[in-house]
Amino acid sequence: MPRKIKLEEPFDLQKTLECGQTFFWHRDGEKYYTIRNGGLLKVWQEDDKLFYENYGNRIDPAEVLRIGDPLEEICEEISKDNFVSQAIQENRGLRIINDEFFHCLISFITSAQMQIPRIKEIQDQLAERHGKNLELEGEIYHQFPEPQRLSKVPLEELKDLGLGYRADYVKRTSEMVAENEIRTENIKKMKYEEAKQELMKLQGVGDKVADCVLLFSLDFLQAFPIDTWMWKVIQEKYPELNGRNYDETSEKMRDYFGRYAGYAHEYLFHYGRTCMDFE
DNA sequence: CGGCAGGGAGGCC
DNA sequence: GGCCTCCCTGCC
Repeated sequence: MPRKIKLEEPFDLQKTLECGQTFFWHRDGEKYYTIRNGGLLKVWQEDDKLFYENYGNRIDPAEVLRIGDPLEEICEEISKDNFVSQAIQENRGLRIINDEFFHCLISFITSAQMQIPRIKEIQDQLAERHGKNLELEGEIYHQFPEPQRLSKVPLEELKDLGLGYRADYVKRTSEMVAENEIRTENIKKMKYEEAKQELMKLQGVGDKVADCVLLFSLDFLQAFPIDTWMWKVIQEKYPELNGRNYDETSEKMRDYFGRYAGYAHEYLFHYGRTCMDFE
């Protein structure tokens, strides 16, 4: 029997899951599902009602989908100018979600110079080959591999999956996480700058990937990742905030938008990709 | 088909 | 620190 959550604030499930910032949700008709920590979560939306089914270990949809984030208040706070206000209006209900840390990390390491469909495909392949099998409702689902297991996959196999030069990063980062050089519970307690430095110790994690992982899996809502799309948006719409390098620009964006700068990023990113005509 | 795509590392200065 | 080149692969 599906359970129901009455949505008190704007929420657009499709936009949120298909915005291109999360790589382990699957679509099945009107429903979306994900697998983590020994559980399967299915969700679907009808107007202001969110339905869900949970099999295996419990996954809290409110936590995963950040339904508790006070979106009205957040949007009000980040509406610093007409452009971002427009982006918010066009994408009402778009939210940031809370991905599982290790999977999020590996996805964004994989994402360097890659298209979204291929990133998803590689994640799925890794899960199929090396993830735990979950048999639920008569179907087999594959969980994303544990760090320990992923660190043991031969380099050649990773390369053959299409990871190319990123295969090294995936393997070494998996080793580092498996050896507990990174503990998410510790990172969550750190200040933003410190947490970012901690993540950047990992192989294949630079400024952009670190900001993505902080924002999409570690609750740092002030993180403002800058990819090539965002550089274009900044150059065109926020030239006065364009600094000399990544660090400086990203800091200016955080100062400008405030503690929920990550949400501003989400709206600008989506708006830039779908509505802006560069050149 | 050549060039390029939703970055990062490593070398050089 | 800033700048440059290379990295693999699929796709247009």
